[in-house]
Amino acid sequence: MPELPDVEGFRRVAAAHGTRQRVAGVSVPGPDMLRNTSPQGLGRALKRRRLAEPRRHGKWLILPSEDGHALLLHFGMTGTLVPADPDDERHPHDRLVLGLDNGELRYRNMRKFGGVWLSDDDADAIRAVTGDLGPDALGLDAARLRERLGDARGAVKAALMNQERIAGIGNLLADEVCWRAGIAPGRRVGSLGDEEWAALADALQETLAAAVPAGRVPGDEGWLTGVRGEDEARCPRCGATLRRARIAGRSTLWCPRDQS
DNA sequence: CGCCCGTCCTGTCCGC
DNA sequence: TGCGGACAGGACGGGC
Repeated sequence: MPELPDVEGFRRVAAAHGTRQRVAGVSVPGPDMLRNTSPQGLGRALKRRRLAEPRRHGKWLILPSEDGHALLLHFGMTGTLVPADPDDERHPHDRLVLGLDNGELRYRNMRKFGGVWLSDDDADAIRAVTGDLGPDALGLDAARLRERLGDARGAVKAALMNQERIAGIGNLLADEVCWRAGIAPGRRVGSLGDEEWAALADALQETLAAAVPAGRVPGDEGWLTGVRGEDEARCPRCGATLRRARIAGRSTLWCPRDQS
């Protein structure tokens, strides 16, 4: 689930329920999700502190505290951040629960990919956890997109998903963007012409603009995502039978008629 | 450098 | 009904 739009949704949840709230308690039903600290260490760092404005970089959610710590959350494939009332029954996959003055924020993650890191809230310390990330994909203009991806040797899809090039694009979005741009996901980056670069940049921003308010990649009508689960999926635009293959190591769906 | 693979985990679905 | 295997929206490290 969690690609840029999803994590942006989690950021909004954290902003609405957490900003300026004091951390009253930290409960860690899934301590193995804490990658560089312990439940005790987390409690010491956060308890009685107020949370500051949350930020997002690519698929990372940054929850700073006002005293200069930051909780870094990565959601892997199955993570979410849910607001809850302390009386709400815990979900079996709740791994970290921040008890705030006005409710709880619960980090939930079925498969235990991703995790929770504690960091100082400064760029170097955060980068030490996240690794080098490219500029966030949201709002990236055409020139900058080409600058970031242009020297890649592999497939367009692989470049879009490489978090060091641009941050935030995962498997579903990569397919969606290629589909909207009319570019086959396996095309070599070096073979793209000027018009294709423009189409790719437009498709990227259009797709994000629609997905970000939804807080997810919508599986609606008119979206490639909407037919992804179907056996003999057809192109929502032209009706051709879609092709499936593994590209860049991931399951990939595209339209052989609309994309070349 | 890019690509493929296995690995980290858990749950679901499909075929036998 | 039970079971094995494949697969799932992420990312890393190793090997080629």
